Amino acid sequence: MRPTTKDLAKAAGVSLATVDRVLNERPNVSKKTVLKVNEAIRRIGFVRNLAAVNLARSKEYRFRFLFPVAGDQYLNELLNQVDEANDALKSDMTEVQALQIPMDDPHLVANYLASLDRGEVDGVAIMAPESPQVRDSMARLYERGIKVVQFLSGQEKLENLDFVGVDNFAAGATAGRILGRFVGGKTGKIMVVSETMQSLDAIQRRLGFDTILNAKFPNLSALPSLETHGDEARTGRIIARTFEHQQDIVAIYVMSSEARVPLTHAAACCDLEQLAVVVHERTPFSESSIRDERIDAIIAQNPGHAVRSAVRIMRARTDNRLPLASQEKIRIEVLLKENL
Amino acid sequence: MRPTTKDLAKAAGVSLATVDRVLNERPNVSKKTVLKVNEAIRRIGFVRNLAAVNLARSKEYRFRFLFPVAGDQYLNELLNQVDEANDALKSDMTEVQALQIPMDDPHLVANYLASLDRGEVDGVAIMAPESPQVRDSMARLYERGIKVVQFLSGQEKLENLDFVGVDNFAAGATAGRILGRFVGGKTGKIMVVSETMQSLDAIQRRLGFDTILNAKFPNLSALPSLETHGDEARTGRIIARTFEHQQDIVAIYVMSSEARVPLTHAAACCDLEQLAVVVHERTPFSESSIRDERIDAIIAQNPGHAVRSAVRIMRARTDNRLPLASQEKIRIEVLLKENL
DNA sequence: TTAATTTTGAGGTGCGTACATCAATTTTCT
DNA sequence: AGAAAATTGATGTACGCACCTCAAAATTAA
Repeated sequence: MRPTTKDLAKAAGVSLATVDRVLNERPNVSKKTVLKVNEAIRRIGFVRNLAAVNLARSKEYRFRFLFPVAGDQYLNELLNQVDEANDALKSDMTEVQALQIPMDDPHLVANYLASLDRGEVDGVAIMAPESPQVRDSMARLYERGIKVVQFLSGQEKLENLDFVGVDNFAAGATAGRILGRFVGGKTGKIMVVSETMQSLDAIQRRLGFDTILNAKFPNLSALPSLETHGDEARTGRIIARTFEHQQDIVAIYVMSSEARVPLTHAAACCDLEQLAVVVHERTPFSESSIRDERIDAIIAQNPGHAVRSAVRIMRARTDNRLPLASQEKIRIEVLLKENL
Repeated sequence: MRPTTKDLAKAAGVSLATVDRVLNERPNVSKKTVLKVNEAIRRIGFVRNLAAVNLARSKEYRFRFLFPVAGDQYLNELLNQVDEANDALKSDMTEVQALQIPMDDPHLVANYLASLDRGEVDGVAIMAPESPQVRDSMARLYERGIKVVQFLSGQEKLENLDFVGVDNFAAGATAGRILGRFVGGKTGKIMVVSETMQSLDAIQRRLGFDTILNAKFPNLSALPSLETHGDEARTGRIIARTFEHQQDIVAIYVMSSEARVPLTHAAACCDLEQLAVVVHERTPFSESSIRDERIDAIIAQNPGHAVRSAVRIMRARTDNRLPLASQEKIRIEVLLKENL
């Protein structure tokens, strides 16, 4: 049988109370005794029974995911995944809720974060665009003892705060390599579309993309990023204008996570199947497009993995444990028609 | 507060004993009462506390992974991942052990499986090549109440048995598309290397590979598969001979999971950087090769994910729960230099 | 109606740990 | 040495549920 705390007490030659003090790092234990107990832990291979710990503590974990209001299919999928995680973890004393906040006003976000109480929430995963106010209130949240995870979207990395998501420089570089190789030696221009270039994410992706293009594909040149600002009419205009002025576009790279609107407009100006097209994130649109071969590759970060990883990290931090780094790295996925 | 069984008893208007009978599907409860309790469960949103259940049952899970003896770096990584899983799950009353058996003798495997006792093992994940004896003993294992997972390697799928791993047809097809696009319109031949073509896995990969090559890349023709049989000298011979007889090789596809030996020999015959090279599985060798750009892409199934998934499935089955299909699908990863 | 059977209730114990209290002992300081 | 402080032990309750026993009540069969 597996050793229990009683066995440990016997093995260490101390009482149960002392074992408890050592295991939970309570005060008033001499160093000598701590060593004695730790030695016994190693010797008999004692491992705490997590089920018993959680039961005795009768602890409940309450986590929140914060998302922007504006968004299309990818955001939707994230919301679904949070719901699924909530269902799956109910029996594990863990409640997960998604919340949407208008992120265009950083004060709203900051206010909301400031209003969070340790008594009602244990951890928050935040997907918010770059802003000093938000960054500050995240730091203060952390100081108040609420665990904070930067989710999929980078504030400039705050130290102490965990980050869940891909390296966007690498993601852009991956897109660049795929696009470069898929074009197949032809010479021409690449149309680059993004919702905005204000965000750190977008900047890093572009940087990664340009870096590999310059290094490896001198036959290709990427046009300046077209910014849609999430405005459909504007998107149509700038894309049409670009196609008019540039004759030799051989590829399209959609940097932001919602490719539906831009590509729908691009399809009106050209034959997508003749171009190499790479987009980010798997959505119903990008999925059906890759099946039709209007898109050639999707660079994705799996939203389900991301949500579950954020939850595991918040749980670990709440328990004062270290998250398992190896398991929590979110991979940059390359999706083709064949490996959907 | 979260409702407990007591609250549930009160809400259903029955005793704790009856609630227990219903929750654990014990006999001697009238249908009417079962309905009453289930209705109350829905009404008050009762969810069993898993920690308490596990504690009360004081259940330990004991799982085994069965691997072949022969193998190189990828097998090694699998063994590591099993060890890691064991460490991570110790506090969860779950023990995971890896075992290696000479798989060239199906009787040995069958005998070992037959010797397993329900009292000492709850579940087994098996990575074994195709053979009727093994398939039979897996089926019998299952009938004796031990949960069985087909791990990464296909017996022809046994129904009732869970499978963890990728769709090898799709994996081959993915390799084909990558290779086809990366070659970039050139005309020529593709060298295909496999350890054996006897296994179902290999056959399916080849099938997927050929299918897409025929459909999409008429400029390329794949040579017959070279079988290494894990014999280094033989590998060197057949690869050298192929390079002598074929002048226009433009790409190499290594179908099996250990690319080190074949590619080392191929490098002696040609300049790998001039060819498009795709291999399977991430190993120290394939990783360093992709960094050097001697390899262009790796088609991989993440061994850590696979191991954890198999464990989750065995746990769920042992508890008589259904595994969460969505989470347990192993993705076909495409790794480039940029998204390692 | 009576007997046999099924269903339900009441109550207890144990799982491994957390946490609190109080007394007893040891150590440290003056 | 004596007092104060720090350390340790003994003991009990609680967490939410599983599982067991025995008796009481309800239902069914004869």
